[in-house]
Amino acid sequence: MLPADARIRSRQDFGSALKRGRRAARGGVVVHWAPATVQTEDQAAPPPTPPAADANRTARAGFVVSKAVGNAVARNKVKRRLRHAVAAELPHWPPGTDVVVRATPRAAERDFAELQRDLTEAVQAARTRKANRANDRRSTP
RNA sequence: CGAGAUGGCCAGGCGGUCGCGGCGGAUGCGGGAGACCACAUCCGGCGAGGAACGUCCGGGCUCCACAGGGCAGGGUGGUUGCUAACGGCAACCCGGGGCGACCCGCGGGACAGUGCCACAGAAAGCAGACCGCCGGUCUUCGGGCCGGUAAGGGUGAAACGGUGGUGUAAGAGACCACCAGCGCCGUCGGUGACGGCGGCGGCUCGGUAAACCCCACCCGGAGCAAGGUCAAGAGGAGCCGUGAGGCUCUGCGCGGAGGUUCGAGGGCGGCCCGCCCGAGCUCGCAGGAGCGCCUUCGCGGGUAGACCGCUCGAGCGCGUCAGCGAUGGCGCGCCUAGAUGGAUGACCGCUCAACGACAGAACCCGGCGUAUCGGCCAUCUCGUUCC
RNA sequence: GCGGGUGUAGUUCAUUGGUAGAAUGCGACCUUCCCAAGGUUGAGAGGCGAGUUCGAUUCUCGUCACCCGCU
Repeated sequence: MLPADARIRSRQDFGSALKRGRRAARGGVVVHWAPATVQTEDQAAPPPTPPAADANRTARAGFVVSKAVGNAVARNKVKRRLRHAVAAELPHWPPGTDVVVRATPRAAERDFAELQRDLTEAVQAARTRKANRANDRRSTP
């Protein structure tokens, strides 16, 4: 499972990750991939997050499972399976990354193997999209 | 064997690996004078339900309010018990259903008053009479008029007791017998609801209170985001703005009592009576008043860290005694989640006829209601067959 | 955690306990060379389950769904 340090816990972190993150959907999940706020190229605007050392923190994940997924038992089950799947992926993510995983109503019907495949594919898609966007931004100006 | 009735129990089991949340222990490093704290690793043990659900009732706990009485509002509704309490439960009574075991019932009052009863029907509540029936009278022989009557017809959910007889012009509780129902009296049984028996009376006055209402009994408000401690900040009760009002508590400073009459005004958290407070004023003089820094309420906005509350309790299991029972007494044993983006997931082996329904704690209990795959146990009823 | 409200034609809403209506939409017909507009006409509903009552959309209880507010 996920240790406490690797979880997104505050409302602000959820909001910023959902806002900044690149989005990709597969099967029963939607992934928001928010890379570490390191001021690299184009000044990145005054970031809402404090200047605290963001990069040397471990990657974190948060989960959003709405009432549309099902009753409390179904929601808990989906959330626990997603946590387990993320725990396997987390070590491969760069430090400082925030990832929010949303579950769609279809997630309740998928077994663990399907859910795990959905997650890895969605994460892959979100990361590559991030790279493309970065390339576009670099070329256009 | 088949069909049922009632009560109770289980909620797949055993084991392994990697993780997660508390708790306990050990070791290491760091901080500290120390108690100890933080982090890491390892070990041990614990980790959702019978409904954790809905939030329909009742309590505990916490804060606020509170002399007392009445009104309003809400709730309950056979009796006797059980219980911390209840709208719950038990036994019993009454009414209804079932061959039966058994089940169902918001089950006080309709002579305290008011309202309503569509359509149909003559008539829907207090009497009255459409078609009839009978008598008298008139007649153009179709019937009209006057009187008596309510047995019969038809309408309706409901029509002023039912059946048979006596009686009469026709009829009628007018009278008689039996039956149903109402009221009163006596007596017996029962704590009681009520029931049994006997007698008398008028012969008989619909339904609806889950219509208003009457009667009896019960009910202060909010909820663990209650409430408290610590840190920061402007004196504090968390912060800011704005409007209206006010002087409660603590600390400090200024400062210096208390009592009585009248009393603008205010409070008693829906209202009233009533009670209480009360600037000022008067008398008066040694009792910490009063005032200020502030504070209360409404509206709007922003902020919210840590800890306590937080799980040992009307607790659970077994035995025994009292009781028809709900339940209670006593004895012995047991400790059983406490999170705060919120802990149970993944993989594998064996096993069961069945891969296994409904469903996830958030302060805690007692009920009720609802959802639910399948299985087990006990007692009882009816039917069939055999002995 | 606490509290409030609403379920009626496909849609938006009415309706003292006594045959459930309106607007709009839909179908057919008339009108027009055709369409629109207009006219005539038709179909179509009480969330679900019990109870009270002679009779329930209405009253009571339970249940389900949806919406809203406070903290």
